[in-house]
Amino acid sequence: MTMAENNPRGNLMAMNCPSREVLKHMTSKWGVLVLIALEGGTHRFSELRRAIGGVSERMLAQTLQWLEGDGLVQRRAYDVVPPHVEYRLTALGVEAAQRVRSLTDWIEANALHISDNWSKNRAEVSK
Amino acid sequence: MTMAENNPRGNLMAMNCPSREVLKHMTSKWGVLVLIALEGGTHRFSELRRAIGGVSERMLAQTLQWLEGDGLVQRRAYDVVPPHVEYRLTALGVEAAQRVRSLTDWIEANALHISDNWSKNRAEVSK
DNA sequence: CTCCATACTTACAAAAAAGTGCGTACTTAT
DNA sequence: ATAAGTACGCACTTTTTTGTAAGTATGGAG
Repeated sequence: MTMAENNPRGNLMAMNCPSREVLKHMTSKWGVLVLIALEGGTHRFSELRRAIGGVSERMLAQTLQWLEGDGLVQRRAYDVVPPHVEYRLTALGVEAAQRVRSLTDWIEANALHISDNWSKNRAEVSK
Repeated sequence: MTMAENNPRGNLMAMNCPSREVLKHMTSKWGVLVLIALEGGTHRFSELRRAIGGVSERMLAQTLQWLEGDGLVQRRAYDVVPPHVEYRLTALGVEAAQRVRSLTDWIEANALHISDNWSKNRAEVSK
């Protein structure tokens, strides 16, 4: 019996596990940042774009569609011109965002420890 | 003042933030699974390879090097032949792995809710 | 004597992700 | 009259990530 088969925590370790797809959306470069931005409340598309440094319109749109497809984000469009669209977290999305933020908060809190290691390891490599 | 600038949670929202690099390693396709696997204890390279369905040797090696470089994983090599190398989490790595696992546990627990949305959204698109 | 296992590395190829620039339809500000 | 803002879609290119296959040194099994 392999480790993956008797792993009590489920099937993530198995290739072709559908959970890996959701994981991909939530942990994608922009997915993480969208989720934590929306934790601060409803945002319009271009507000998100300005809030998240470096996203292109294309990537932001795609990420929002992924998260909407997973039921983590709700899109509400008003039929006016110029267009007006609002994005907010669903109940599911709030839970997801909390987990993601616990990760990012930890990273930011430990950034100094980690970059210590960067210098140390670079030194080892160079000698 | 932009939203990114007065964001009290730090600089992740700014492009070129070094924390984004760590985030990338931890949330990379294989980084997540390596951290979780190593939560179960020390593993040899090929044990990890068998435990994590679908990793190639190349990707596993690279992922382990990233995590080692960030100080989350410790590598210990015995100078014998055939080679014998063990990987384990550092104290920092244990903390990181806990956050990652809270994310994956949530995903697996909510996989059904999420795939409900998949069917719903597909239906909307097709009509 | 050949094959397998170990823990990788390297070169190359394929696939996926990301970025770029343009178009849209209409309003408001200049 | 022209430019800017809005929320994207589309076509195209570049970049990044991932996979594949092979090579390495050595001992033990068949």
